[in-house]
Amino acid sequence: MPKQVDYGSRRRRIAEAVCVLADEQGPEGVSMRDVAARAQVSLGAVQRCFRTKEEMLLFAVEHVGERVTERVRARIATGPAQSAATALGHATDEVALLREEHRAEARIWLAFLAQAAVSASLAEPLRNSYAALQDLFTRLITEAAASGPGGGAADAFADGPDAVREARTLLALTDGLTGHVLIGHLTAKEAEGVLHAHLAGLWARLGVTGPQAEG
Amino acid sequence: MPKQVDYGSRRRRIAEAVCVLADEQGPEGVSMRDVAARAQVSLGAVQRCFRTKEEMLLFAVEHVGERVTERVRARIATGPAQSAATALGHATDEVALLREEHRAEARIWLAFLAQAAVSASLAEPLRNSYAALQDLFTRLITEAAASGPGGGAADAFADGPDAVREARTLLALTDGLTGHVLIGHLTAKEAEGVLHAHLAGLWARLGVTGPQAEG
DNA sequence: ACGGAAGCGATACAGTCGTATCGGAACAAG
DNA sequence: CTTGTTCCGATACGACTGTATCGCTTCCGT
Repeated sequence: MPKQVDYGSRRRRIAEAVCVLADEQGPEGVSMRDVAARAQVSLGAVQRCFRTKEEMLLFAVEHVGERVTERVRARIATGPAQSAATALGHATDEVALLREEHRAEARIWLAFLAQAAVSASLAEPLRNSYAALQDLFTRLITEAAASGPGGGAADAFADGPDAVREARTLLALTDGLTGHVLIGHLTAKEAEGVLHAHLAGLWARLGVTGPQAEG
Repeated sequence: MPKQVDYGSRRRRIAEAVCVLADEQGPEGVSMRDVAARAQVSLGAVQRCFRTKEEMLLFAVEHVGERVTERVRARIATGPAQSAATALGHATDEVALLREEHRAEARIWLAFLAQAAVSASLAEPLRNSYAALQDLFTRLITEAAASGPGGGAADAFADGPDAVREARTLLALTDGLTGHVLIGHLTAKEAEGVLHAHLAGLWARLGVTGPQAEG
């Protein structure tokens, strides 16, 4: 058996390069040559990792999706003592990608979202990411509802369609806000204000007090 | 004085062609030649209308923005007898572009949105459209609040920052929902459910009864 | 140590892109 | 009718694009 290389790490490195370039010029504007140069490998190496450009983009979008959802999961896992309400606040902050250092990730996400609207194969990994986030939000919401005053609101909210709908609302809202920040219609601060106001309304509807100073 | 042609109508016709193609392949995937063929003019004619491709795309996005906002305005103007709450419901339905016949417009919008995130010149007309819609929403919300039971909630809501924030929430929510429908994460019906539930919550917060059966 | 499979990077190839150019057709004014 | 200006569409051009190919090197298994 001849030479062997670690394809996994190379693919990941190339995916990073794709993201950097997609952030700068949009996803369709990235060329195999630019990717190769940015990843500091030869064009042939990229071709050996991915048979075609679409395959490369597909891997990249999965890569980003995993990274985001993983970061969200990590964020809400920092301290099991926190309330579900606080966790949800952190999670939405993370998903909205409002912090400056994640602006690039947001652009990439939006770029792939637009691309996915016309390319069915790209849409699937995005759907998976959204489904994972929606499930996460749903779980946090039902948890928060149950931890209300005596779990009073739990009867009306326990995992019913309402929790799912609230999760969908939250997810769509964060996505929309991210886009509006990206094109400069809103500032990050304004978007944050909108998001937190919506969360406050959600706490009220759930009958919980919302996140206290706890972390 | 030599030959003269109606540039305005030609530009508009070309913009339509751009939209059709952007709907099918994304905005960066449209070539001048394809546009010319679709608009049934020669490549030279397109070049004479728009000095450069970016200029063409810019005109097209302005065209779409005007068309959407105009349709929203027309929708809420059909019957001055209706309540502001009903009008807002219609407006959001229109903006969300959930109906099948507007799916193409939604794809175009999303495509340009993504493009605008990396091209400052494209971002400006989009910002203008969003600003117009946000103003419209804000006005409808304050109106609805004022028309509450004795205008009671008007004190706490009259054109304050709350109305603006609610308008921003609504706008971001519709945009996000549109995207989620486009990639198949939600069905149009689910998105509509989310949107209407959010509106119902808004009515409750405003202290108005919401849209009755009134046309 | 040596054969051969796997990886390498340069180059070739066929398209497509946006843009520039150009000779001629069309048409108003004199 | 002639002149002058504007429009027309075809073609040219150079710069990319994604993908295929091809010697050459590298290194594992026997």
